[in-house]
Parts: sequence; C-alpha cells; structure tokens
Amino acid sequence: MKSKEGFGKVLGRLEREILEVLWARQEATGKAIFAEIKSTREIALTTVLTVLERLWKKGLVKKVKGDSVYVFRPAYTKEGFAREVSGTVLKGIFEISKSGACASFIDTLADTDPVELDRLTVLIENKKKELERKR
Amino acid sequence: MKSKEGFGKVLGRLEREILEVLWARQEATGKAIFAEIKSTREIALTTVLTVLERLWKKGLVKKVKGDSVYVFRPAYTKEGFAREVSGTVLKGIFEISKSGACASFIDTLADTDPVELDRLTVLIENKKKELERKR
DNA sequence: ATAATATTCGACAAACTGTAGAATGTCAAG
DNA sequence: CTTGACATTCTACAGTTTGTCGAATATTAT
Repeated sequence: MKSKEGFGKVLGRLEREILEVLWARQEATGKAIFAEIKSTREIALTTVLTVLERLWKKGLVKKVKGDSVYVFRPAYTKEGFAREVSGTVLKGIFEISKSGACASFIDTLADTDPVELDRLTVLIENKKKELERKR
Repeated sequence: MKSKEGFGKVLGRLEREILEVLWARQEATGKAIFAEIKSTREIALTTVLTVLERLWKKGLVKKVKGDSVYVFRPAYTKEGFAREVSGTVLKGIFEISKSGACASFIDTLADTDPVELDRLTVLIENKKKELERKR
C-alpha cells in the first residue's frame, strides 16, 4: 500500500512544527516560534502568525495578551492531544475493523518500543478492574 | 476539543461508502455501486465512477474488464486496510506521544467493546513470545 | 452503421494548508 | 500630538483533496 502522504494525517507540517515548539516551551510569542522555525528553514514571520491564528481558531492553542505582545500556549498537553486524536481516529478505524486495528496496534507498538507491551498489559488490567468496579 | 470533521480522517465520505459496498459484495460494477448508493441519496453515476477511478489510482480498488463492463474489487480486505491505515496513523501519533496514544487506545476499546480487552491481552502475550523467539 | 451503453475527460466548488505582502493597529518617545 | 517601530490582522494566491457532474469519447450490441 503506497499513499504518499499517509492516511489519517493529523496536522499539516507547519502546524505540527509550531505545536512541537509550544509543547517544548510551554509558551512563546509568535516571534519566538518564528525564530525557532526560521533557524531550520526559510519562512516569513507572517506565515507563522497566520498558522498560529488558525491553530487558535481550531482551539489547539491559547492566545493571551502578555507584556504588549500576544503569548501562545498549547491548549492541550502532548499527551492529551495524542489521546484525543487517537481516540477519534481509532473510533473511525474500529468502525471499519476492530480486529485489524488491534493487530496493527500491537504490531506498531512492538515495532516502535517493545517495552511498552508490558506497560500496556498493566493498562489493560487496570481498565478491567475499573470496569468491574463500575459493574 | 471540537474539530468538526475529526482529525486523521482516513477517507472521504463517498470513498468510504464505495469501499464499504465493495467489502460487502466482494466485487461490483460501477453501476451496481451507484445503484446502491443512489438508494440512499441523490447522486450521479459519473460521480461514483470518478471516485472509483480515484480509488483505483490510490491503489485501493482493482479494476478488471468483465463481461463488457469493468468490475471493481477491493484491493485490501477490511481487516487489512484497517491494519495498514491504523499502522500509519498510530506511527504518527506515537511520535507525538506514545503514552497518550496507548491510554486512548485502551479507553476507546473498552468503550466500544470491553470484551476485546481480553483478546488484546492474548495478542500481547503472543507478540511477546514472538519477540522472544526472535531474540 | 446506428443506437444504446460504458468509460474517460475536463471543470468547478468547497475545504485545508502553506505562503507572505499589504494594511492596520498600538504604544512610547519626542 | 505626530512619528516610528513594532505587533497584529487582512487579503490573496497556489496546491491538494474530495465531491460533484456534464460533455465528449469509446465500446458494444443490434
């Protein structure tokens, strides 16, 4: 299966770069973010500002007036964001095939970081207990 | 977190509908697919044909000349497709946050179908054994 | 060869993302 | 209060993706 860009692309390249900067710094001005990205590749300040604005409209970053300049912050932690997004995506994929998605999940995890398998076992146990308590 | 359309949208609405028809039928002519979708909502034959063509270009369906008419087939099983796609998506999300994605995976699964938790435990055990064998 | 059918082409609209210059707003120093 | 310097927003365009079809072309059957 090819598909150049990959399916379920979650964010655009620049959007992603910006969020990564914000997650690393907790908060930053548009200019600071611009500077950091600029150190990597050619880009205009307004480009960064525009995308920040879009991220704000999407509710992914917060914008607060600081000392005469707006300061941006991520609206979600990396973990929270990954959680939300994968929740959405997985729900969609489960609709297509739960078993396929499960298999792939384990494969991908094992591929990426086998140690996580143990942690996952624990998560499952906890979840089971949690479900039982509710019952 | 809002985001009207959900992140990681895997396929467009019509693309998805068409694939679902194909997965259900194994194979079908464009016309047959058109008829099925038409029974649900107003749509033109060429619209369906065009999207079938695009799915073919993406490598998601096969197109074979049958008895004077092209017959389409899914290029992947539902399971295989879900597997591929979730592999891609998850790899991307893991890059953002493995723990977040794992947590969400368990949550979503427990939400959708708690019984699967046990099956997942088995999958993990098998995967661990497989990894050990390789070592 | 004609009429009926099937298939492909070309187009347009609406989102989404990247890109950035132009216009406008703000605020402090003179 | 006017002028700069800097900050922010506006407007615009290009490229991609998906949905949508009519028109043109090709194929088949009569």
